[in-house]
Amino acid sequence: MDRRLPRSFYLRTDVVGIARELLGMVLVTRFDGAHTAGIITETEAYAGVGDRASHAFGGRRTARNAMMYAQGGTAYVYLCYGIHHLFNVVTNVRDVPHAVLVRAVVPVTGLEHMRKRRGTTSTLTTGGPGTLAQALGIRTAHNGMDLRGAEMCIEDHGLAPPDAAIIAGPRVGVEYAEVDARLPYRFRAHIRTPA
DNA sequence: CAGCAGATTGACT
DNA sequence: GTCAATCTGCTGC
Repeated sequence: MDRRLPRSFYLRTDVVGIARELLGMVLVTRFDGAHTAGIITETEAYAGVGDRASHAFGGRRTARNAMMYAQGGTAYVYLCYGIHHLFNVVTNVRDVPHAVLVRAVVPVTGLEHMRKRRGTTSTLTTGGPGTLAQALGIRTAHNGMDLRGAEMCIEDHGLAPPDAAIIAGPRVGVEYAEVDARLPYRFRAHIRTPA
């Protein structure tokens, strides 16, 4: 059966609620013949033109962030510090630049592919926004990809954590965003690795 | 056009 | 705890 989240999930206006609901969802990529997937355990919401922490604050629109203005269900991938690829889920309708940054996943499928992509280290780390993108093979070439497609999608496997297991807190690395930096737009959940 | 800081990570002191 | 790696966009000369 098709577990992919429907377009309607991404088109909603409540980006903070979507960030919370993405916890427990399964991020799947099928790049270069490698099927890899991980359970989303940490997200951050970026709430459009009024959010000082967002690349789209004040309606800013550049070659890099253009995909934030695409319709919900589109991937927004950009390079941070010139090194790390960060993966975001675009939400809301076209021209409303809402997005959710996926900050951490628990690997469930294709661990050997992930290890290979991450290099020679023995332990497989996917607990940061840059490392999870690398493990899943996500690169800037995937910017603008449709999350309803075959190569990349988010599925509902019924793993949503109970409310009590979700921790909301301030976002990371956005101190410059002043009052917006303190908004509880970051969500974390401890999810057991399936046996 | 030079300089700087940023939604980061991992190696090293 | 500190620092380098190195791309993008903004500021200021």
